[in-house]
Amino acid sequence: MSRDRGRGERDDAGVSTTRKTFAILETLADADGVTITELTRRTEFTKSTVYRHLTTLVDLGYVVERDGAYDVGFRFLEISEQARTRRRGYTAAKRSVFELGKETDERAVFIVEEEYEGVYVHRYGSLSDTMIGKRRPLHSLASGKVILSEWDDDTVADFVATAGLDAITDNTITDPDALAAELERIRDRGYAVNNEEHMDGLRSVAVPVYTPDDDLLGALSVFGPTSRFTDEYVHDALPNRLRDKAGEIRVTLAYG
Amino acid sequence: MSRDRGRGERDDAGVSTTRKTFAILETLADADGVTITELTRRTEFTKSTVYRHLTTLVDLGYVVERDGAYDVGFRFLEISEQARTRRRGYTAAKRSVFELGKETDERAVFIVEEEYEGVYVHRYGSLSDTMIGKRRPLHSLASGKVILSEWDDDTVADFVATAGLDAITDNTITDPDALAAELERIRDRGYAVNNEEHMDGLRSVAVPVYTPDDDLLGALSVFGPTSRFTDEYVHDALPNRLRDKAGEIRVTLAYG
DNA sequence: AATGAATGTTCCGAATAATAAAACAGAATC
DNA sequence: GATTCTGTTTTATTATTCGGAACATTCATT
Repeated sequence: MSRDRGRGERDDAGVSTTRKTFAILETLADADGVTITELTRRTEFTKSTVYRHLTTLVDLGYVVERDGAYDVGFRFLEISEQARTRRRGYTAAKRSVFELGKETDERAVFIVEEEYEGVYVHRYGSLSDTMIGKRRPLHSLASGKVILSEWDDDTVADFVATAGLDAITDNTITDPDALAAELERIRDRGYAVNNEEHMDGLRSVAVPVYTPDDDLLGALSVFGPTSRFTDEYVHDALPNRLRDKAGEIRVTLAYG
Repeated sequence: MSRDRGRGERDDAGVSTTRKTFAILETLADADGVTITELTRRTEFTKSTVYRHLTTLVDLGYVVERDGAYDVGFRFLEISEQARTRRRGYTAAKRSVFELGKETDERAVFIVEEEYEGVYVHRYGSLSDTMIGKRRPLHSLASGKVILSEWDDDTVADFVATAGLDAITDNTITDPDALAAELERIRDRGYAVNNEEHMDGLRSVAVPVYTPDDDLLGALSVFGPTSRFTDEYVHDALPNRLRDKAGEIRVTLAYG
């Protein structure tokens, strides 16, 4: 079901040393404040290899060392912020997410598509569980479905073929025809609803965000527990609020 | 005056292939939507080298390709967010910066020290000019001086020795004794003021942010044009507001 | 259509640089 | 004070990166 050739699977192509560096880096990012020997244990490399790569990364400033423990540093923030501000609308969305979250007192997110995945770019919510930067299957998210609903049939078909429609929960849409029907419904309504398709007990609503030239920028979404997210709330109150905020972003881009 | 051995200068040590990868990556981040030949022009490498490195990065998902043009992707957001949430207080500060900015209608930032530099971690303000991830000399920032004022004399001396006190504007403190006096004043007052020491026409105020265990987390700061940032505003109204917000972060960490 | 000038991609031998393993140093633990 | 962890350095061997050139492809121009 999943795409034949995933990320990093063509381990023959390109620069294998670079692959090692990033493998070490990713392991380091997962762990927290880890030592060289611990990193060696968690990777498939020898100690001297890990040592040398880590030394290089520290010298470059991407990894920081604090009393023997290593951590990914803020240098990556410089690069990731570049991606985050590639389009002016992304920055505008940041504020909208925050206001939306504060006003509704719900968790709010702004999601963008990259490589057929939904990426959390901005978020308002609890202190823990930041989600930012995390990537999720488009078809299991309200925001993801909103984005899919903007694509033509061929692109959606290609998405289904390469990314697949894996079941995340019992409610996840796994049938291409059912997906097509759902996308049509979203186009009609102007908003998408997620009914525990990504996580049990979680519902969400999402609307598309457009630029002044009517290009799709991403999706704005609010989510919460089924207990609070009643049909009335999800289909009445929230869509309008979300549409307002999406509209504000558009206006900000045009005149602000 | 600057430190003898800067970032990436020991180009003999470690993995030189990794250095190449990041050199290409940084060039790519600076440029926007750039082609392989253009990248070749901007770096000191041959086309086939750039090609191979870029192919690897695309395969790993760190670089994305859109109709011939390459860009840094959101995959870095995953890593940088790791750094940004290393301490719970960083996340708490995010909300405070936003609220502070909204309430005062000024630009607000949360700054943290890394490798003797001030790193902008959170920010509220204009759409363009995000600053996030950018690194600045500590002694030229109100927030930087606040952080320095928390260190003991030996550490400050080491900072001065390695990072130096370069003049950024005419007002920048470049004398170690003057710095020591200023830090003492900050410790007395509980807040720091920046009087066009980092940029002409810009004043700012900053306070330290502590954890419930009284560890220094970073600095909270507000900045704006000299015209609006009068002595009264800078020394009366703002310090109290900032202290309140810093206190809120502490309380959030303790009980929230 | 045909030409030309870009670009992106592949191939290859030569040279370099990464590697593993082991030895060393230093710290912490008991 | 011995032992067992770490982190660091060294070395010969091996594997990989590298640059250059050749090839393929796209695009613009006529």
